[in-house]
Amino acid sequence: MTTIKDVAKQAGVSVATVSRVLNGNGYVHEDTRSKVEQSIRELNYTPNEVARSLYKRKSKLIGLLLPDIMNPYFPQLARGVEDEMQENDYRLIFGNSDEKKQKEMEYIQTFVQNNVVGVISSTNDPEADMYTGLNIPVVFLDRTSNDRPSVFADGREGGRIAAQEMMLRGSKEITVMQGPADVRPALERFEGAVEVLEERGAAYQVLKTTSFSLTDAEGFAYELFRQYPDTDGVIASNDIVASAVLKEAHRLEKRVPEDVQIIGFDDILLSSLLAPSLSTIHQPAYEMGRAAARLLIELIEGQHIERSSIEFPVEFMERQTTRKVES
Amino acid sequence: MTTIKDVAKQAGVSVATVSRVLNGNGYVHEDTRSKVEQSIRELNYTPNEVARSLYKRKSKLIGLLLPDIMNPYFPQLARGVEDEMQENDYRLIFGNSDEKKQKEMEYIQTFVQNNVVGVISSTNDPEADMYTGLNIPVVFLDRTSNDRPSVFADGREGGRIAAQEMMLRGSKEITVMQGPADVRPALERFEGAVEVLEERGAAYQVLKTTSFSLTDAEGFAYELFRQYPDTDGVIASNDIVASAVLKEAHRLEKRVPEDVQIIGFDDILLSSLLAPSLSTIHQPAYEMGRAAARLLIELIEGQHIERSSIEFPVEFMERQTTRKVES
DNA sequence: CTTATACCTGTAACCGGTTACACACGGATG
DNA sequence: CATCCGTGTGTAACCGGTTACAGGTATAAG
Repeated sequence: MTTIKDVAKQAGVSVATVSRVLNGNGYVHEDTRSKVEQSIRELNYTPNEVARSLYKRKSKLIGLLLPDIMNPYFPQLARGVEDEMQENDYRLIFGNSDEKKQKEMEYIQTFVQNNVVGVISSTNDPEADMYTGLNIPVVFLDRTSNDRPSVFADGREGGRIAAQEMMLRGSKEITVMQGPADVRPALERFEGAVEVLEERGAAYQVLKTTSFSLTDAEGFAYELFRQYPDTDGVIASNDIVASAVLKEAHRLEKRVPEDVQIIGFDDILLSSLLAPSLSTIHQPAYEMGRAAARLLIELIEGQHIERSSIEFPVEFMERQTTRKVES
Repeated sequence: MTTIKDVAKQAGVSVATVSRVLNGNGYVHEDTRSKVEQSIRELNYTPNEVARSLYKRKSKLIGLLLPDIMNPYFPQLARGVEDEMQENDYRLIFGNSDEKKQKEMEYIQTFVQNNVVGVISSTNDPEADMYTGLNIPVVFLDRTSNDRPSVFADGREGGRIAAQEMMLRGSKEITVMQGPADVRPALERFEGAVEVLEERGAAYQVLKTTSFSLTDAEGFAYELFRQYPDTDGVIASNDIVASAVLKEAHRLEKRVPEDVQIIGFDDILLSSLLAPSLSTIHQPAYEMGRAAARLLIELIEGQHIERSSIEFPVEFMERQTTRKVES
């Protein structure tokens, strides 16, 4: 590897001068500057970020922690974060937490050990010591925190909308699927839906689920129609689960949306491709990722922060698993 | 941040001794060891990986470069890589290349600047200088390279199988969609399919496509049935494109698989959830990711390497977009 | 009793950058 | 002519670890 010393020798100057050229600070004579730049080009030199990071005690690295990149919702967040970071010359150290505290801690620790300058995390416990004790900025993505920077969608409102649309379109026996209890956004959606149902005195049932994986989802879908064969409206905890419900409804030869309406959550790629296509609550995941990255960069670079919590609105995507509303 | 000096002072020894305890090498008296370990615990000390990396000229970081994490195929690869790396105490610096040489180069450069000890890349040009000039191990994932370590699925055979199954199930006017010409696996699938079609003297047409994104795919699907309204079998370049074709077929009120059969490629989550579910060529993406990570680790740790190229078999997943074959 | 050897520990150089500080030079100012 | 200041450059300390090397002690071997 070529080092700053090689460049200095080649250009006939000291390492300090090369460093000044590199960073564009201090005085450097124009002729010297060109000589150094030429040597840099000739030797194809790029500075070692590790050495820089050690002295300055900060790197150009960001830690990104998501529950599971295989869940189709998260790649959109990840890509939003990556694009924004890439454009601002930051790089990502990436890890999957599986919503497990242990893995989360391990990652946070190695983030710190590698001098990351900021962290973006989807955690269910923003108040955990591993976060409150960090002395670098953290942005919580897809998760709410009262007093710490976060970027999230209005899950409660999403749940409310889902329930309203369900009732508006004529479902009388609604089943609300409650996602994993320890996953915050899942809980909020659920609460939002139940709120509306209670307010209006509607009949509804709850089916608790414990995971978002497809194989598990198929089991929940089976269970749903076994326990509540007469349900005519299902508010699913996300689009994966909704897909499984749709598939099971087909298997039972129920007509969708005539016999049973289904509303999902997230609006992943899959949703628009299903037949019938899935009505769902859209979250602007890619934009949320970008926003989280922008916010983190502002925090890192110490600019004035307007709002340190950004809530994105959600939107009902009317597709084919809900009935048309007569106008 | 607490440093090794703080620990040394607290334990009343030199930094060298602390280092020895940390790394478990050299002689350390049992009593000293416990004292040091106690101080480490009390101060909640973890060594700075950046300093380590600088001296040893190697880190515990791996560079992972994928075309686009939003394409549903890649998260599976990524997760496979991540799981295997995580279990072996390596961390990932992750980037999306969008199949663009420029972005690829930028990432490779910052990988090097950060002292990564290995790289896993899905590139279309493994022979590019940026790879051949690297003096750290590189494993090419989902891409073939003759003489360099790589992990990939048998795309050509996949294409052959698709064509065979298509014909076996009675399609007479097959349309083969050719993926982006510069994406190697897409090309191989295409070539495999055409090979079989030629061998058997079957009638077929080719539709060239230039991207894998869903919006573009919908355009290609439209174009396909406009140009070849009589086609009764479509071999799509991947499952996303296949989904778009399926949707368009529905729109045109063609029956699937009676009027037109469709075979995709990849076997992403989506495929089994569509209605009718999508027949496709399965690639074991998650396992491929793990295998690439394992291979890279072996390369890094200098163990004996049995095979430096690993080809995974593909498999026809018979679902509902192909007709049953009479037995 | 001398010497070899295993065990234990500390000092200091080193990794590749950044930057505080010292110094030198030349023109402007009084 | 003395002083000051802007410009330009080099020396060396520093970041937080690792490790070569030296040196000291205790025990075993000759």
